[in-house]
Amino acid sequence: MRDVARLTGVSQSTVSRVLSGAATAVPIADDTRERVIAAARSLGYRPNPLARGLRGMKTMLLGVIVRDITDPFFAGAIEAVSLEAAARGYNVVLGHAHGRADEAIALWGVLEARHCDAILMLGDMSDQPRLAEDLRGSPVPVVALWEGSKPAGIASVSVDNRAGIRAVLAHLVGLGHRRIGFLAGRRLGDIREREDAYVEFMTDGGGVPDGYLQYASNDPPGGVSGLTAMLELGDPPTAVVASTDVLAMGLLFAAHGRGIHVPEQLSVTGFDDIPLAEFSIPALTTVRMPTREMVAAAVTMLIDDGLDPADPSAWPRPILAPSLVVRASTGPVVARDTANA
Amino acid sequence: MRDVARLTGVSQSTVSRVLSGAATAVPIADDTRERVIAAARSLGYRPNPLARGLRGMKTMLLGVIVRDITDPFFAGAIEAVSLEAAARGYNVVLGHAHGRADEAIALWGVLEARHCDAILMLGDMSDQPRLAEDLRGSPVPVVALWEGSKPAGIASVSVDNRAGIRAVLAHLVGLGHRRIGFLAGRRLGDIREREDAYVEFMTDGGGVPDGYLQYASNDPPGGVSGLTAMLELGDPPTAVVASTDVLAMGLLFAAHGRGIHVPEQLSVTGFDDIPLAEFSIPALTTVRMPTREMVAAAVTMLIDDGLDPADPSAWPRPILAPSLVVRASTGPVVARDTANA
DNA sequence: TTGTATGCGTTATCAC
DNA sequence: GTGATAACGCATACAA
Repeated sequence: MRDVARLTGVSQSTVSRVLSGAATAVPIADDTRERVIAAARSLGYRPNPLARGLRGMKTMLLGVIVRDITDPFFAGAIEAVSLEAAARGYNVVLGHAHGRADEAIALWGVLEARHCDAILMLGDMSDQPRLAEDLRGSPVPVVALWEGSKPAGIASVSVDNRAGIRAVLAHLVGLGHRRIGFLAGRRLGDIREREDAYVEFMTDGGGVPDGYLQYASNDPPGGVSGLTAMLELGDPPTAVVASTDVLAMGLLFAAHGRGIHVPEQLSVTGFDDIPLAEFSIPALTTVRMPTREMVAAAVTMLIDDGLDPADPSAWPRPILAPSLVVRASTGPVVARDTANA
Repeated sequence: MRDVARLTGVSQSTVSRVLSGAATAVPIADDTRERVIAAARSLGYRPNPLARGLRGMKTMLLGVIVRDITDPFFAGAIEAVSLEAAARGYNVVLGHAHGRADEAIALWGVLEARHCDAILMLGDMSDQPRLAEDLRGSPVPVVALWEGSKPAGIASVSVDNRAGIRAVLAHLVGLGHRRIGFLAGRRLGDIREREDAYVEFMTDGGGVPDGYLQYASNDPPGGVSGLTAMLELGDPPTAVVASTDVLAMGLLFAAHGRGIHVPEQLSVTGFDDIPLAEFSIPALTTVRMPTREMVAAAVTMLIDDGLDPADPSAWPRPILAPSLVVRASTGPVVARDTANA
């Protein structure tokens, strides 16, 4: 910048004023501006974000804390975040909590110390109490995505998990299913809400039969073990709702391994609509997550609108609607002997 | 830091010397050091990375340029990078090129301007000539992962794609297959090398039959269209080698949709061994990528060893070996009429 | 309309 | 052993 000033014959502050963009408090002569810009270009000047940040300005960094990048759903979400951020000239700093509680806490510290202009949390971190605590009173705005339950201490963008599960269950009931099992993950965030929605629905219909609600790790192996557990039941379900697509993938795999035909003998559904859901065998009936819309909403809140740290009650907490996607993994219930034939 | 100095009763420089870690040029009284540390802790002092970076020190930022985060393979790679980086106190800044040529170029500029201490490129970006050009003479060390061809102008860590493909082909030949097709992606990086390896292998055996080498986008839909194209052949292959697991997923899906049994009527293989490969239907025979080892090697080169920018010829370019994983998607070739029965 | 001077938080180079 | 001071690159309050 000093070089630009020398080359143009003006002072360094003038260069700064011209180059810092539109928001010039004081007017600047047009020819000066042009000369500065030309010089800057010829010198290949690029502002130093570190210095900008030091000076108390924006760092144009968006911190993202995610539980598990390997989860195809979150991978897609990160892509969406990256796109939205880039559209605003922001870069994404990745914080990877990979499941460990203390990690996420440290992460927040790191991200905040890096003076991220904003922090986005992907997934529920409520099993890490200190994190939530640190978040309050944070000078940098934080938005939680797919946090599930909303403890009202933080801004968030959520999906209507209950509506999604209800749509799935209604679809199955419409196909004639009465014995519907649910494969849940840890009672955290979205997954927990989905489980609760299932329980509510079943309670209205007489309660959850023993063993119809199973827990597993949120990955394909979890789906395998979940199906195994349900098949050990005396009166196994004719349909299994998985709280997640990756879980459903495991379900399909396990069913195939046991010679159970989907959907003739067993209907399977997922949640999220990850890219591969369309190409599972058979193609998975699932609930489509409005990922891009949700991410866009979150980034807009974070960067464009700017949450007022002083007034948490004013923070928006939009809840978006998911939509049912019917594919080939669900079908009408078939009489048992026919199915087994 | 000023507060710490005041509280301790020493000067700010002393505080800096104590807190900047081990590399103290001059000795410091033990009690002073302890008092400073205690004060810093009680005040909750945390160094400001921006100021550190400004002062010309390390910024502890590792830039990662990736083509497509949605690709499950790269998602896993990013996780590995994140882990390795975290182990060294580094944060990951994500640069997402999402396919567009100009994007990746801009990305490099951004990452460099951000004073990343090092940059990691995931996947081949050689279709973006300006990027490669900018990379030379870059003050910050760059390592390319899965770049495939090695133009010797950049440090890299690669996998032996030829060995992987040869292992797959030998496996298929051992099962009796002679009519083996190959589904390739764009002629870029690893995928290109795999294709070349296939062509070489087939050339030794009499050449690639017409239509046995097909191209498609590197995703499940690509696999679907690839299979369609091959089945239109008068004498379709009995086995198809996909250059990628996601492609193989599409292949399996398309085969199922057409009522073709895998592996009885058609053997299918992939490459990468993404987490879901083990749970495809049937479980995918593929080539396991030594992702963690490769990432560890790259990060070690980048951060621990530190490449000498002055001497590109001295840059290491290790090539790691993949390994064949035989699962259920490959089987012995079956007489055509039997298979069709 | 433009130039001068100051400070952001740190580390490094000098003196003492 | 430790303290004062300059500098990193930039934005702004103030002076001209």
